[in-house]
Amino acid sequence: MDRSLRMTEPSRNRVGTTEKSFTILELLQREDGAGVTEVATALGMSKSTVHSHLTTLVECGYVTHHDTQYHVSTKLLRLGGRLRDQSPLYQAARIEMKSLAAETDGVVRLYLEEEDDATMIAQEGYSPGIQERHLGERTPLTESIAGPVMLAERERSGDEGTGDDSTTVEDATGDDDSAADREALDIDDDVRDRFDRIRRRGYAVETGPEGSDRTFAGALSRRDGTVMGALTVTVPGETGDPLSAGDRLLEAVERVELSLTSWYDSHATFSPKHSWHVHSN
Amino acid sequence: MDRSLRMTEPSRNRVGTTEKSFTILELLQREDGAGVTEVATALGMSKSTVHSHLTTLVECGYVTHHDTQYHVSTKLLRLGGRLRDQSPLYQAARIEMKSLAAETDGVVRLYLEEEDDATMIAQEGYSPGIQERHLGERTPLTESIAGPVMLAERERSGDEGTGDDSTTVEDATGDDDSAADREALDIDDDVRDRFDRIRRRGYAVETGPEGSDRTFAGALSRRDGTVMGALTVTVPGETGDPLSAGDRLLEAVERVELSLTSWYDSHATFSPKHSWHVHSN
DNA sequence: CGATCCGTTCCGTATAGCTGAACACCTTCG
DNA sequence: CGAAGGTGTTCAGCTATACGGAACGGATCG
Repeated sequence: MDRSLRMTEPSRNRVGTTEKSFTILELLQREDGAGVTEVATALGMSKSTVHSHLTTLVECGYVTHHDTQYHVSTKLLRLGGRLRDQSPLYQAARIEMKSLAAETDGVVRLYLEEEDDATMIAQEGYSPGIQERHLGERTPLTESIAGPVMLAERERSGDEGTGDDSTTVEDATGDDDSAADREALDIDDDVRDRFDRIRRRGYAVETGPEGSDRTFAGALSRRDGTVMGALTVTVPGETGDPLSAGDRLLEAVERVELSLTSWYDSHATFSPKHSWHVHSN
Repeated sequence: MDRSLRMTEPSRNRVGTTEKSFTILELLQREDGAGVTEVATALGMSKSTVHSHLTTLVECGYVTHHDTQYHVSTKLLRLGGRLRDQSPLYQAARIEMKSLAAETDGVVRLYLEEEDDATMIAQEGYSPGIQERHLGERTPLTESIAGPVMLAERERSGDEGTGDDSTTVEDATGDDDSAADREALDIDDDVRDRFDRIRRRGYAVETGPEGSDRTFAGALSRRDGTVMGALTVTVPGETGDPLSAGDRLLEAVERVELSLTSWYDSHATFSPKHSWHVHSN
C-alpha cells in the first residue's frame, strides 16, 4: 500500500559474506549434508564461491568434508551446549529435573524465555509416545503451554515486564484449548479466565490428543517477579494419578526458584557484566 | 627449523570475512557476552568492523543485542540439536539411555565417534557428584574411557578401520589407569592387555578418584564392525553392586546395536546420499 | 572412448569489507 | 556545570578481497 516497504531490506547492515556462509551452513543442516554444486544451484551461487565458503567452514571446524559430501559438524552442538551449561537457569534446574523425571516417570523439559519466545534448552527422560520436542526448539509464547504459563506469570507483577508487552493477553489468542474459532471478545475473556486459573493454581495443564498424555507446566521466575523460563513435565496416558504430578511439579518449581535466587544473590555482588538476561533498567 | 612453516597459513582458502565472524562468535561464547570495543580490542580489529559483523550476526539470529552487550543466542543450540536428533545413533539409543539411567540410577552418556575423537552428544540422568561433561564436548580417543573402548573395538575387525589408524594401540598410552608414569615398553603391553580385557568382557570400567564413582563404557558398532560410538553409564559410589550395572550396560549396548542395524537395513535401501558417517570405500 | 557428472583451481575485475575519524549518548569527575 | 572518558553508531574513501566464469583433473556411465 504505502511505500514503507523496501524489498529485501537494502541492508545497510554490512558483511553479506558472513550472511552467505550462514545460509550455506543452514542449508547443510536442512538437507543433512550436500555437495558443492548442490549448494550452488540451491542458493543461486557459483560453484567456486560455494567452494570457498565450504573450505573456510571446514577449516573453522563447523563443517566436515567426507568424500564428496559436506556436513555440519558437532561444533555447533558444543558451542550451544556450553551456552546452555553456563546459564544459571540450567544450573539451578538440572537436579530437580532429574528427580522430577524419576519420580513421575515422565519427560521433563526446561524452557528459556527470550524475546517473546520460549526455547527448550534441556530435556530429562524419554518416552516414545510423547510428543517430540527438539533441543533448542523455539516457539512463540502463545503456543504450546509453556509459553502461556510464562505470560500469565508476567502479568502478576505489573504490566511493565520487559517493557514492550502491553498486549500480552491479546496476543495469546493463539492458544489451542479447542477454542480456536470463537469471537474476539469471548476469547479475551476466555484467555483471561485461563490466566487467572493458572495463577491461582500455580501451574497449567494441557491434555494431548485423545488424552494420550498430560503436560504440566509452571513458570520459573525470580523473586522480583521477572520470568526466566518454565519447567514442564509430561506424563504418559494413565500413569499414576495426574494430580500428584502437578503437585510434584510445584515442589520442583519452588526449589528451582530458590536455587535460582540464591545463585543471583551470590553472583550478583558487583554484577559481573550483564547480570544474565535480567533486563536491568 | 626448516622452512616448512609458513606463519599464519597464507590461507589460499578464501573468505577471511567468515572466519572473522566466527572468531567473534567464539569470543562471545567464551567471554559469555561482550561489547563492541571489548571485542575489537581483544581481536585487534577496528570498532566499525566489529560492529558490522555483530549487526550481521544479530540479523542472522545467532547473536542477541541487549543493552550494550552482545550474546550468542540459542540458535546454535537449535542447529546442533537438530543435527543430533537426526543422527541414527541417537535415534537408536535414546530409549535405552532412559531405561538404563532409570534402572542403574546413574548418568548415561552417548558418544559419537568422529575422526579419532569422541564427542558426547547426549546425556540422560544427573547427579551432582558425578564428573561434569558438557554437551558436544570432544575428547581424543585416547582419553576418558569412552575412547579406548572404541579403539579396542576397532581392532577386532582388522586394522583397516577408517584407514589411517595403524597406530591405534600405541596412541592409547594416554589412558589414566593410575599408571601414567611407567616405561614405554611396559605401557604397550599394558595397553594391549587392557584392550584384550575390554574385548573379552565387552565393556570397560573406570574408577573415579578415590573410588567416588565408577564408569562403565561399551562400544556401539554396526554389524560389519565399524564403530559408531560408545555408551557410558556412571554410577555414584556405592549404589547397588557395580557388576549388575556392567551387565545392564551390555544389554543396552546390544539392544542399541540391534536397533541401529535395523535402522540401516530400512534406510540403506538405495543409500540416500551419504549413508551417515559410514566411510564407504 | 567420448559424454557427463563431480569437485577443484586459476585470474581479472568490481564489489564490498575494512579503516579511521567524526558523531551521539551516557557516566563520572573536577 | 562542563570537560573528560567511556560507550555504541555512522559515514566516506580506499584497497583488499570475495565473486564468477572458464578451464582443469577425476571419476562414472553408456
